[in-house]
Amino acid sequence: MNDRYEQWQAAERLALTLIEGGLQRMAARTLAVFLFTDQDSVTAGEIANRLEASAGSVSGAIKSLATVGLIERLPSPGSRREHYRLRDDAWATLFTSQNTVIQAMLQAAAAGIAATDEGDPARQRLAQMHVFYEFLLGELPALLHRWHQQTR
Amino acid sequence: MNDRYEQWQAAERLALTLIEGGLQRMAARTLAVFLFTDQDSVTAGEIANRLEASAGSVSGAIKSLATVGLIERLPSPGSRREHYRLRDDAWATLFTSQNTVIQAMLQAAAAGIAATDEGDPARQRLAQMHVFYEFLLGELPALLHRWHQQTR
DNA sequence: CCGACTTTTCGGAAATTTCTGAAGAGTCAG
DNA sequence: CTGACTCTTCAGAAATTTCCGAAAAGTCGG
Repeated sequence: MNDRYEQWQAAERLALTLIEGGLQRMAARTLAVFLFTDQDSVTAGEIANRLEASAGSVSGAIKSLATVGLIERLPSPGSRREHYRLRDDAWATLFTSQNTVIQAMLQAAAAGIAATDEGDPARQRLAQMHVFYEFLLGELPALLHRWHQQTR
Repeated sequence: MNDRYEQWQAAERLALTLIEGGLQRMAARTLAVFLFTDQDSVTAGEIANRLEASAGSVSGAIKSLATVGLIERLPSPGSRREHYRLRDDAWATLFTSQNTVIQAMLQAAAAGIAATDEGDPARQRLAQMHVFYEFLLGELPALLHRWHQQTR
C-alpha cells in the first residue's frame, strides 16, 4: 500500500488521538499535517489546502501550536510565505506541558488543606492528593533527564 | 478563616483545575465534593444539593467517576440510598488513565510509519514520536511502583 | 404486592466551543 | 508607491458538549 489515501487516513486517526490527549480539534489536525508531510517545512496555505479548512482556523491552530512550542517558524528566504516545521523536541515538550496541570493540582490541594480544620476527614483526603502530586512533580524532571540521555 | 465559604471556594477552584486536566465539568465538581465533604461517604442526593445541580446530571457524573475507578460504591447498610466515597488510590488511578492515551499515541505513530515509505521525512518524524512514547510507556510502571513503595 | 423514596435514563434546551468568511494588516517585487 | 499575494483578526454561524427535568426503573420496609 503506502499510498496517499492510507497516509491521509493515518494522519486523521492520529489527529483524533491527539484530540483525546487534550488538543483542540484544528490544532490536532494541523499537527498531524506537520508530521505526515513529505516536505521539510510547510506554509499556512498548504495546511489549509490539505485540511480543506479556512485560512482563519489554520492561522489560529498554528498560533496555538507555536505558543506551546510544538512547531517553529523558519527563516523564509526569498518567499513571502511563512514556513513552519515540527520542532525536534516536540513530543517531550507536549508531555512537559502537563507539568503545569500537576502544579495546579498541587496548589489546589494546598488551598484545600488550608481551608479545612485539623480533624476534618477532608483534610486527610486533600493531604493524600497533595502527597501524590508532590511525588509526581518530583519524578518528572528525572524522567525527562533520562529521556535526553537516551536520545544522545 | 476555615469557614464554610472558604471551603466551598477551594472546592470550586479545584474543580476548575480538574477540568483543565481533562475531566468533564460536572464530574469535576462532583469529585471536588468527594474530596471536601466532612463525611465518610455521600449520596447522590447530597451531592446534588451541595452543587445545586439536577439529580440527573449528578447521576451521570457519578457513573463516569465510578467507571474510571475514582470512586466506589459502598455497601449501604439499612438505607435505600447508595453511598459512594473516594477510593484510596484515586489519584494514582487518575494518572494511570493517561497510559491509555500514551498507548494510543504509540499505535498512531506505528500506523503512520507503516503508511510511509523508506526515505520519506515523515517516516523519520513518526519514528521520533514512536521512540518517545515507547520510552514513556516503559517508564510509567516503574514510576508507579516507586509511588506505591513510598506510601508504604 | 404496595407505597414511599431514590436513582437512572433520555429527549430537548442551553451554553460553550469551534469554524468560517470577510475585512484588514503586513510584506515583498517592481 | 502600487499591486499581488499571504497571513491575521474577529464577529457571527455551526456544531458539539453539557445540563436539566420528567418519566421510568429500581429498592426497601411494611
